[in-house]
Amino acid sequence: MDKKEEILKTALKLFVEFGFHATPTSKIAKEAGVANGTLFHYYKTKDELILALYAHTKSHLTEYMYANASKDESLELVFKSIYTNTIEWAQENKPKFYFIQQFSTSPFYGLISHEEITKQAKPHLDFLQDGIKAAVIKPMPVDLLYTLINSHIAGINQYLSSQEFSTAKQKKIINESCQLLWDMIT
Amino acid sequence: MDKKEEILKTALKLFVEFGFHATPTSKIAKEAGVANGTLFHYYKTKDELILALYAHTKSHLTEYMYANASKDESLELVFKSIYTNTIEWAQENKPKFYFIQQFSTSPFYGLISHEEITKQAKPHLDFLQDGIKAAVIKPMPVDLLYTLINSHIAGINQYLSSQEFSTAKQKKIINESCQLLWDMIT
DNA sequence: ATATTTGTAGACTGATTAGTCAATCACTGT
DNA sequence: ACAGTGATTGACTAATCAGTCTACAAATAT
Repeated sequence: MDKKEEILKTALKLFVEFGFHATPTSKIAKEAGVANGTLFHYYKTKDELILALYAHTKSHLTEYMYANASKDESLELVFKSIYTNTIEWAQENKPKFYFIQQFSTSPFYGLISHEEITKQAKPHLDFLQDGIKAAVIKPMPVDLLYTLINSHIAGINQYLSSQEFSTAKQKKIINESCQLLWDMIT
Repeated sequence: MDKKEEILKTALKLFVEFGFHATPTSKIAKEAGVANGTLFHYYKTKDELILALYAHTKSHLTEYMYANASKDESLELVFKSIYTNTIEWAQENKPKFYFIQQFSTSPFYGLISHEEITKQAKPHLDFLQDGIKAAVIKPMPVDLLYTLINSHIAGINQYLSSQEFSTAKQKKIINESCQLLWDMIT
């Protein structure tokens, strides 16, 4: 496998287990099966590695969110598809999702430009704006809506991770909580 | 001021700004105006300091949550009082709230015993259980309810912190979002 | 008054860490 | 063949850090 990717993969695993600063670059390199210098060949500093890992992981999630959500469907169906996709991704990629949360509530988050953040949120905000314009979603600040939805998803994910549910039970929880959220914002 | 408290206060400030491991104990001691050895006199290890700070901060929040929520009121009023108190506390103690979140999404959280966590959540879970028994709150797992409420609060807090709102506007947002949440769970 | 504990100080240490560097290696196009 | 370019290595370093240790001061008990 590509060494650059291997480094990211290993860094993710170790960061999630031990935290950013408690994970030495030497350990990442060793466990990734590359030399110390190789890591710094691809990422000039440790911070750069962390930031790259965040960008990589986040885009991986975003990509998955909008998978098979055709624009023809009703707003409600698209919403539910995105919601379901997101939670499914989070469940199937627990370390990645955990990493995103860990990163977002760390001082590293401040290193990301405001521009980058708004750019990332743009498509979601637009989608919600459409919903309001179509008089489907309650008229309220899209920022607020977005934050509310995000934290709702984080909550459900935490709940699903706290216990072992059967796939069927899990699906049921996701559907019901999605309905709860949808009713709240419409 | 008490040196022990001064250490906690300074540690909070620095942890929030730089993160746990990027904050040396020597810096904490220096900025708190105590000697290096004094810090280790009160807290045997850095981990112990971090854990103590979390416990201290968390209990500070819990105390505030249930302030002036007399048991005579209706379930709905008590709920709204707790909700409002929590967000008000978070807004007035942003670093503390941020620290709790930072801690909860860090590997340090794993150092807290399962026992301690359930003990902390017990009163809230009981409150919700009462609401279900009284057929006021929808019958669903209290764990799920609790997580949903917590993340909702985290979301609103994040939104309030993202912009500068007037006190009136802020109050309005809190009330409306509380109503949204209450409608969702009843 | 004296003994004992507790608080405070800050120099010190052994271990660890991010990042460097000079040297090879593997591959490309000419 | 060969020159050039980027990938890869791992020993090395300068700095930093958590925690220790000894000494002294202040308070408390006897």
